[in-house]
Amino acid sequence: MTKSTKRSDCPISCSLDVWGDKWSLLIIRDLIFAKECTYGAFLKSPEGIATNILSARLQALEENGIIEKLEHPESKAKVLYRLTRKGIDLLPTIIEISLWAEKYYAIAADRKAMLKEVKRDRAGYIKSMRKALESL
Amino acid sequence: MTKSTKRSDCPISCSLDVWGDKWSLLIIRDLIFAKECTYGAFLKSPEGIATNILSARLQALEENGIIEKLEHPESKAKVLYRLTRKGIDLLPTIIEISLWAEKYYAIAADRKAMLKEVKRDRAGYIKSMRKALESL
DNA sequence: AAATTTACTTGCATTTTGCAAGTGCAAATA
DNA sequence: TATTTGCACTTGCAAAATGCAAGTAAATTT
Repeated sequence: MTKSTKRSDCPISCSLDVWGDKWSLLIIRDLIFAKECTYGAFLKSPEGIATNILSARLQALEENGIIEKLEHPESKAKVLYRLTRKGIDLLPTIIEISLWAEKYYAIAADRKAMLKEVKRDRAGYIKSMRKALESL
Repeated sequence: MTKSTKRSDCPISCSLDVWGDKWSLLIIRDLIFAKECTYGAFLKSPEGIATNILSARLQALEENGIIEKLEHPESKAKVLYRLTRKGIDLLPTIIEISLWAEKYYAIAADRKAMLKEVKRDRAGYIKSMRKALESL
């Protein structure tokens, strides 16, 4: 997968061109909610992404400026991934998707807890989450 | 495409299982922002969806309770599609995606105008839009 | 009655995905 | 020091999804 071509100037279409597949947002989710953000950690996520697909998605997300690679502090064999500012800006989208899913599907308890906090103080949650992600 | 199988209990994953492809959200976008919502009208959208894909997506969205079919008031040859309550509830997600895209890409003028209104009074915009969609 | 419009379906080539195995480098172990 | 293990990928191939062109069937228009 390579840097996508724009299908139209519709904001939804532009967005889908960048992360509109079954896997990209799950990687972004892991980068937001998971502790460890390495290749191996992504592979262990419950949805079971294939290793070649993961590789392609990470590359595309990097080319589109959503994520960046970092040296792992503990080991040269590991690579740390993290969200760029542009990637962190997807947090409100991730939240709205989660709120929608919560209304219509059975979802994990820890996510429910997070959404409870969001509903109590949305702006505050986003602000503190953003701060945490930026300081990585 | 048929009713999707759940990959995990993550709300993002559940959502992507239902509308996580390059086309579904564009159909939903048309149902929100376009006047005419017929098969032919979807085909005319600038992104150029293939007719077999459109057919498959409409069927999947209907099976997942996001859209419903209606008789067209003018002609039996036409079918009207509209969003269900569950589909209308995707409006906040559509808005957040649009806000993100506006920040990082060049987007159409009419969508910019809509986002200006959203930024002025988000809750009000959603409320009136929801009302309009429900009365179709 | 014939032509056109609308909503699809079908067939087939191309692209993307999914799975299994393999590669190369770094670090841990014997 | 030699060998194994762990991590981040790449490669090959089968299966599925997508894209394009053509075709079908019912309703409407001419």
